[in-house]
Amino acid sequence: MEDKKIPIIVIVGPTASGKTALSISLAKKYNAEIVSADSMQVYKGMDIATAKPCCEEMQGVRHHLIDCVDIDKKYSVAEYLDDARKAIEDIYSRGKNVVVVGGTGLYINSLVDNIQFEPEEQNELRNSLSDELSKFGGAYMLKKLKALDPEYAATLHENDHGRIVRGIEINLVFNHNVKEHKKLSRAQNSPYNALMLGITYNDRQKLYDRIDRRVDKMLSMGLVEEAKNFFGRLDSNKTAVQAIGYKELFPYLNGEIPLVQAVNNLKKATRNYAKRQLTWFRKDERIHWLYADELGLDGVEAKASELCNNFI
RNA sequence: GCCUCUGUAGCUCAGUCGGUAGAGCAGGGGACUGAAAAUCCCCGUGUCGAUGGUUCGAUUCCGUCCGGAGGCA
Repeated sequence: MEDKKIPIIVIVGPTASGKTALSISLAKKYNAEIVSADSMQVYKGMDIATAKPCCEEMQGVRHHLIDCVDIDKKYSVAEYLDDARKAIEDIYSRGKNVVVVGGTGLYINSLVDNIQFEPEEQNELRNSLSDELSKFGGAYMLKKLKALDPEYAATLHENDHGRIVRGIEINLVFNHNVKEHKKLSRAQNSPYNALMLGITYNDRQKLYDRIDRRVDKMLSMGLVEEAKNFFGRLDSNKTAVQAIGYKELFPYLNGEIPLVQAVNNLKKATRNYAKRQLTWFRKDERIHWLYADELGLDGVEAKASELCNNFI
């Protein structure tokens, strides 16, 4: 006899596609709380750049995993999964429904597929492998990985430094290859039954126009001021530095480039990011795609509700 | 009106001493299990402005026309 799975409505899609608005209207309709799956919205104070919904936009719907981590704290999938699982458990135990929204593909999939991460190991090995890599180069380290785990090594390029190091680390620490490691990470059945909805656009240009407009809006909301708050304060080893929105503006704050150019770089970086998100989500066949340029925003919501009615 | 320069990929331009062309940027595709808004890989056919001529062959040379920039009046 299987345990009853927790139903979760999951909304994915590229940045600026309208996920936030849809999540809030669905949450209101289905008596739900929202669990964010966004690697950057977790950080405190990074509001405008990450397009966090403001209090008013939330319309009283409770949000989890937004604005809850200090920018100098290390935070990654593993921490996210701990927090998200607890939040879902909590919401469900109070008799409410769960809507998961976010654009971070790795976080979404790890949550929905219930991937397990071991407790953090010591970093000594990783550090020494990184040193070795910077000394001898990627090709050398890839050979080293090939000796341990030829199957995984064959899938990597010598420039893919991070994965090469991690691959070697997995082999040495766990005494099994990466394929086995991934298999074990999926050994536990997911406690969730997910309805996956994806917002996208048939016409890529429409999405890109929305991105450009949203960046302009962020600027008028004070993005430059927000970036100034973080200028020189982001630790280069931590996740928060990677947020799109500040790092593109820093060269301007440094006086290296004019603001227009920084803004163009920011728009471009956001478009490129949206494309990568689409690549990630496209391969997931569980996703029910809603085309915003075809249906309109109301149409997206109507279609989503229809799917949810059959699900909840 | 005359003179000069210019018209090649979405953009900026290179190039072909005549054998149908290539960079950067933009863009597209893919990967992704402790950095993931990160990271990594792959992808360049375009009436070479139009039209006549010379030529086995013209985007390349010549004529004309049409755009664009500048100069002289």
